[in-house]
Amino acid sequence: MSAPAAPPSPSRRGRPVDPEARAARTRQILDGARRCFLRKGFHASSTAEISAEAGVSVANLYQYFPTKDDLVLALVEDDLRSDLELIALVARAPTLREGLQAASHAMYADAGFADLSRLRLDVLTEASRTPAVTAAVRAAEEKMVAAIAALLERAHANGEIDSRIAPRAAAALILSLTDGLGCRFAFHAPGVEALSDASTLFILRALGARIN
Amino acid sequence: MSAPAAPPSPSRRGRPVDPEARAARTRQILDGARRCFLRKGFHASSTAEISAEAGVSVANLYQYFPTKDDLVLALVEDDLRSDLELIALVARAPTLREGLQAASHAMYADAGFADLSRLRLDVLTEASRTPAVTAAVRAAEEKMVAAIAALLERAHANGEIDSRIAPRAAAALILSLTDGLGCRFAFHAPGVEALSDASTLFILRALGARIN
Amino acid sequence: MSAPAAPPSPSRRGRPVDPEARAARTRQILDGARRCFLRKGFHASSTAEISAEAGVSVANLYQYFPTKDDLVLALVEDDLRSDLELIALVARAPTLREGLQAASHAMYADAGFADLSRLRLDVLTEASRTPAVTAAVRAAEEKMVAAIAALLERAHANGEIDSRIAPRAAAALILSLTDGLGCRFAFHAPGVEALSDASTLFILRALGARIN
Amino acid sequence: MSAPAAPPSPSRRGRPVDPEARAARTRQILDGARRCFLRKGFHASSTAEISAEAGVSVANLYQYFPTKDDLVLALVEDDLRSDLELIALVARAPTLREGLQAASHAMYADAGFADLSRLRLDVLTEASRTPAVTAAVRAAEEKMVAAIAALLERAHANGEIDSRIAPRAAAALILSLTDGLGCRFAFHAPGVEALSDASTLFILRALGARIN
DNA sequence: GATGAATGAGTGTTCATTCAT
DNA sequence: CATGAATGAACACTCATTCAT
Repeated sequence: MSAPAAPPSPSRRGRPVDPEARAARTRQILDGARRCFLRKGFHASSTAEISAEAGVSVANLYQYFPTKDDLVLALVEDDLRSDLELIALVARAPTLREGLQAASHAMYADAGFADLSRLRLDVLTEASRTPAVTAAVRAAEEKMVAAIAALLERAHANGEIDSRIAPRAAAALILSLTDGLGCRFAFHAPGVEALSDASTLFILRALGARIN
Repeated sequence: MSAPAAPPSPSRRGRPVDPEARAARTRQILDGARRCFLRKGFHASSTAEISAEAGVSVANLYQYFPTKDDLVLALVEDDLRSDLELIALVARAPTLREGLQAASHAMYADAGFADLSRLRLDVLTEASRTPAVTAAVRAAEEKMVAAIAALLERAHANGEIDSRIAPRAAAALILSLTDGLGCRFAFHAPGVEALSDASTLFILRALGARIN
Repeated sequence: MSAPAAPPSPSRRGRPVDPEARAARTRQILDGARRCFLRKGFHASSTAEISAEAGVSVANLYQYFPTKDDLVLALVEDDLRSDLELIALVARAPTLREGLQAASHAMYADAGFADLSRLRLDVLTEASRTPAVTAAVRAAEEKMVAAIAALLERAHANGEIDSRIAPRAAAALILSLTDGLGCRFAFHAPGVEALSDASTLFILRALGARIN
Repeated sequence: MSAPAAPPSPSRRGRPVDPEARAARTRQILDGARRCFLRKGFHASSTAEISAEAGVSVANLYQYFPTKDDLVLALVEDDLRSDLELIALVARAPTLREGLQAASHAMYADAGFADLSRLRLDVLTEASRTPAVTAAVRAAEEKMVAAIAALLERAHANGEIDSRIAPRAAAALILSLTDGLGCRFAFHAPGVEALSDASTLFILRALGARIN
């Protein structure tokens, strides 16, 4: 049987997809969205403003993110990535204490930390009502908790801390403290800048680390 | 300074204002607003829904609160009042430890705590962009910090805690931790219920209390 | 017991409703909508155009008609009213034949009949997919059928027609013929004007009326 | 004149066009469009949905039909073809009466007749505003009228009917009745199923056929 | 004081269509 | 030819707020 000349695979017809261009556009849009959300917040940023800021047409934005909420979802994953990097920074330090201090400085010394906190507030608020965002934030939280808990277990094995609190609980509490501090940065609570060092100490003492 | 628009000076002619009736209406509207915000959040609650929930006409609402944001302002002051009562509860306990545990149970055992946290998130988000709300939240924060710091100083005088952290800083950190936990309640972080007890312990150890 | 002075009935507080003004506005909007739909059709008429044509703001339109479809619903009822008047005209004629001829002339001689038919087509198309409109059109149809069937029964009693077709079926068929003719007016079928007289004859013969 | 854009003249250089492949694609797209229009109507069917249903890219669709309206045009001609076949069926019957009854059963017994009528309504509505569609529908109407008129003339010659109505007028009225019945199927008029038989009788009596 | 009526300025999202590969 | 990418122009509907009674 002579096989009829098959077309060169039907999925190869037409214009091929360029994954790099797609990724670049995605990033471009996401950066625009982030700038808008930082500046005006989630609800105050219209899709028109976002796409203008990103240098894209509104309709094009919708081809990459079918919903305004999907922008938030993507930002959550973005931020998770950089947050995990911060934890990796802590892990690379010789002691937990030094690691925490380094991370603390990296975070709170950042001039844009108040902005980031505002964005985090927007995300959390959205997460508190929109199921899709809830799920994304929960998943991110889970990974953060796991990463920090691993750190604490290592420190415990090293005899660095004497935590009678379970590692995962401690991790969640550290994250809580960080978020709470972020809230205070977000509304410029009086004297909030002084808290960054105090918070590291607070955490270490709570973990039973030897301080002096 | 913030909430209900002051009625015209009573020395004027015309129908004399009835301050009690005015206060009652204010309460009525505020309660409706709170229910709406709890249920749907700040941005998703229209003034129409709020006034319907309160059993008032929209125009009437505007005679008591000239702006939607003014509702938030008033709620902030409401909540400050009940939060200060919670601190008074701690103060009445024989030891700081027992006080904190009582407060913790009072807060987290409340079935509606997740809702309250969502509302708090809404308020903080609004505070992060709207100057008037920023001011109100900052003022409330100031009072909360002062009240808790006083508690800590007393506990220190009693030898109950050995805090090397300044009382005001410690107070701010305790509040931060509470807000951060609220965030986790708001998006139903996995295992968040287990954190309520752990958080009290966390705080006490950070303060250098003897846990036994 | 001295009854406390009751307020003058709570429903009487505030600005009283003016039913006439409301009815006038409703008419004003409906007329604007009709003109728009006649000119451009239902889907091509935006709510902005409709309200502009009616001399009302868009938001105001939505206070009277909560949905664009509700405009259609109201138009259906409007048209039902005038259609029933046309049937009443037939009923007032001495014989069915004269009545039908009068009605036929009144309809088809109207210069705007093609426009009306276009509108009718829009309504029917909408009725074919939108449940609310379906229901309205069906209800109107039911009333039209009943009215015409009554006419036919009277004519039968008078010995004017010898219909072996049940009155309601005959009524529905007459309406069908009318709608079908309307379609042809709508797209200006070649020679459609000549059909108006022929259709009356067609109907009368189908009903078994003595013609010559 | 209407449907698929003519391929570039075959005498040109470059890849030679394959008329069969082109015709197949045209069919494929048209079938998808028909299914979409049947299911959701003309305005509610986006070109994206249509091309997805047809299994083609949107851009490809536009290479065969330069406008969404052109799809309607092509469908009109498709339907004309099958309608003429139905008339041929009538012509093959020994008597007009039997032919009409056969056709009537073929039409109304079809379970999808309501859907077809909805589609017809869409087409007529579009024809009432879009010149190109107007022309197509008028041309189709002309052919239908001619075909039916021929039938009636033959029946008249056979002494089967005694129509004092001109054949073309009678033909147009028969088509009108059919369209009007279709409208009623489209919105599921109460009791519409019973009308199919009654309509044949109605027509025959109007044409002066002896019913016995 | 309290209400019904009114509105300008948006809101997120969709669509028919074109262009580049 | 066939496809993916891009877009301008709309669209139905909403909202916080003001005005008149």
